[in-house]
Amino acid sequence: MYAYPMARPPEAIPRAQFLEVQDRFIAAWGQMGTAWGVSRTMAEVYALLYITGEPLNTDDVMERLRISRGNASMSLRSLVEWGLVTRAHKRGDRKEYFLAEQDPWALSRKVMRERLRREVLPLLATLHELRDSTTKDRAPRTDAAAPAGLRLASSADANADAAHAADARKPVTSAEVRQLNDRIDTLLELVQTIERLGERFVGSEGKGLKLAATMLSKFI
Amino acid sequence: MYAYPMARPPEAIPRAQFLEVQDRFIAAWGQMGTAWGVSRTMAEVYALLYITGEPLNTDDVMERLRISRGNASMSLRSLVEWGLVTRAHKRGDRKEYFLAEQDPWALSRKVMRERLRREVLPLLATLHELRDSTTKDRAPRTDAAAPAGLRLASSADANADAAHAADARKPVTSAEVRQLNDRIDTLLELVQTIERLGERFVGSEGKGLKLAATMLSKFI
DNA sequence: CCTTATTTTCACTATTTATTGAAAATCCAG
DNA sequence: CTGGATTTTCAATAAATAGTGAAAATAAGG
Repeated sequence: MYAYPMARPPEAIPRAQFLEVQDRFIAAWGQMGTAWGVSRTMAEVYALLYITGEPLNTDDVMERLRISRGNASMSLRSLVEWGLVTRAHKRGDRKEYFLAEQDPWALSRKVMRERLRREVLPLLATLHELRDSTTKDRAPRTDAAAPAGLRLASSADANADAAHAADARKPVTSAEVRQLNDRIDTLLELVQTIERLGERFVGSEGKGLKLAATMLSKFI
Repeated sequence: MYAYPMARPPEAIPRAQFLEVQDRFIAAWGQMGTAWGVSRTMAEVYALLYITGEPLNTDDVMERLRISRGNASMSLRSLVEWGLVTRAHKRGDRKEYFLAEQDPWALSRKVMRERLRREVLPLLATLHELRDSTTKDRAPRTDAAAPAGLRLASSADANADAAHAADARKPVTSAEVRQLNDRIDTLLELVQTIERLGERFVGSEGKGLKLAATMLSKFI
C-alpha cells in the first residue's frame, strides 16, 4: 500500500497503545467537530468508524465511546443524514452496522453540501429579501451585482453630534436608504460568491478542492 | 454610487422601517455567527457596526442591541482581536468608538486567518504527532503523501466474529498499524491541503476568493 | 400472531457556553 | 494628585446545548 519513505516500517505494538492512538485521533477529530457544524460526539462517532474502517453497530459505538444508547442512535442517524456514514447489514445478525465514508474528498463535499444547505442558502434568502424590502416594486433578484470594492467609512467623525441629535425623528433620506442597500448588496455579493464556489465544489465529482489548491497556488 | 438597474430608485422611508431593516440584517448575520466560529452576539455587534458604517461607542451598541455593558465590552474586544473592527476616537469625547471593516474580502481573509490559527493548525499538529507515534524514530514530517483514493472497507463482514473474539488480547499486527497510519495520513493530507489553500487566501492581499471563484468556474 | 431483539423517541438531567452587573481598574482633565 | 468618566474583569446566573435512560415503537423469527 504505502511505504514510509524514511522512517522505520511499522511493527507490531501492544493493543493498548494501538487503542490509545485511536482514542487520541478520535478526540482530536471530535474537537474539530464544531468547525464543520456538527456536535463533538457526532464527529467522534464518525472518527471512530473512520479509523476502524469496519462496520460497527450501535453497541460497539456505545461501548468504545462510553456514550448512551440514545446518544449513539441519534449521532449515527445524523451522520447517515449527512451522508457521512452508510448503513450496512451482516447476515445472520439482526443488528444494524455503520460504515464511514472513507474518501476524504467525498467527505468534504458532503460536509460542504450540508453546510450550504443549512447555513448559506437561508442567509442568502434573507439578504435578498432585505435588499428588496426598501424598494417597493420587485427589485432585480437576479444577481444584482454591486461593485464590491471597499467602501471607506467616509470619516463621519466630525458631524457626529449633529447627526445624532438632528435626525432622531425625521424620516431617513433616500441617500441613507441607498447606502443601506449598498451595504447589504456588498455582503450579498460576498455570500453569493461563496455559495457559487461551494456549489461548484459540491458538484464536482472529482477531487475539486485538491484541484483548486493546485490552481490557486499558481495564480494567487 | 450604484444605481439599481430596473427597480425604482430608493426613496425616503420612515425611520422605524429603516431601523427594522437594519435589525433584520443584524439578526440574519448574527445567526450565521457560528458558521465563522464566533458567538451570535459578536456577529451581531459586527453587523451593527457594519450596517451603520459610522463609529459607535459601547453605549450605542448596548442600547441598540439591548445587551449588558460587560457583554458589549467583551464582544468589541474580541472583534478588535480578530481584526474585524478597529478602535477610533473623537476629539472632545473620552469614549472609545468602534468601526467595522467594510471590505468584505478583507473581512473574509481575517476570519479565515483566525480560524486557521485556532482550529486547523492545532489539528494538524495533533495529527502529525499521532502519525509519528507508532513509528519510534522521527518519521518524515514533510508532507508524507499517501494516495488519497477511497479505500474500500475490505468487506469485513465475513470474519467478524472470528476477529472480534480472537484478537481481543494479542498485540496488533504491523499490518494493522500500517492501516491505522494510512488512515491518519489520508486525513492529514486533506487537512494540509485545506490549510495551504487557506494560507494562500489569507496571504493574498487582493480579492483572492473572488479570483478563485472565477477560476474554478472555468476549470471544474 | 406472539415473542424477543433492536432501534427510536423524548422528558429529564447534566454540561457547556453566554450574559449580566457590580466592583475594580484604568484613564484623563484640571 | 484627585475625582469623575470610562472600560475591564469576573463571579454569579441564565440560557442553550448535549446526553441519558427507560419506555414506546418497530422489525424479525418462529
